[in-house]
Amino acid sequence: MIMGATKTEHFTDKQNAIAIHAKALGHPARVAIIEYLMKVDTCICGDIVNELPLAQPTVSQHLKELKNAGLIKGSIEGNAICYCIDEKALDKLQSYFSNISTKLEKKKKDCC
Amino acid sequence: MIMGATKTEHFTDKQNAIAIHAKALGHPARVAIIEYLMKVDTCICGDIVNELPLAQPTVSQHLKELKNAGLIKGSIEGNAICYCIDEKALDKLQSYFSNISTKLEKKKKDCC
DNA sequence: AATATTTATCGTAATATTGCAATATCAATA
DNA sequence: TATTGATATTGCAATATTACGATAAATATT
Repeated sequence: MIMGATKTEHFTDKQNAIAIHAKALGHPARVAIIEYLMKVDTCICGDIVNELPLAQPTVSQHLKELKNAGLIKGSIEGNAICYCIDEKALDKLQSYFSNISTKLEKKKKDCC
Repeated sequence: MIMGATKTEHFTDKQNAIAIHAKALGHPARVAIIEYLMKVDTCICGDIVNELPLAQPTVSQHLKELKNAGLIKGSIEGNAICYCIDEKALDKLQSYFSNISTKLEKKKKDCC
């Protein structure tokens, strides 16, 4: 048996997809990157590194993870790279949590 | 320097809070637990273990992490434990992502 | 072509997470 | 009080993540 690895095969695709997106936001640096991309009004080419209190290779790694998880997109723009939020992915998260909140509202459980 | 540990002190409390919540949902088993607590109409006392394809200690550990992150609450109910979703925490996630989606809607950026 | 700038990758060290068997705990019940 | 049932904790093995120095790669600029 392979120990230490997540048993993704036992869960639904949707559950795995949400987990992948959530996991990508499970580090404050990556939350900060998303918020920075929100704050500036356009896609950003360069200067993400200077915004974060981490070394360049570390930032590069976090950007890679956000990209792998599908939360951001990157395209080469001269000798810099242009990063953008992937709207679809964040909309998915939004609708997932809106759905949950709506359902919770209706239930009004009070046993805990 | 301590290597390998997340540098939380460099980020805002809000960023860390979102990251903690997101991280808790960064595993499909924990997504499945939340969804199960949503599906059944009341708080659940017992039988979460039987719902998941994981051993009892593993499930217990995942429940502990969800509890530490503030996503669920647990109260002792006889010799079982009654678990509930913490509505406030999930509402926070909902409003966080709704806010992002609203802002993205307004921007209509098209450079990537 | 040489240099500067920007981002990615490699290598490495350290911590964190995942999973489960074995065991402990703790309340209910026989 | 001994046993049962439910959950938690411990201990351990393995994988994953975090962080960064050194280095590579690729484009711009001089």
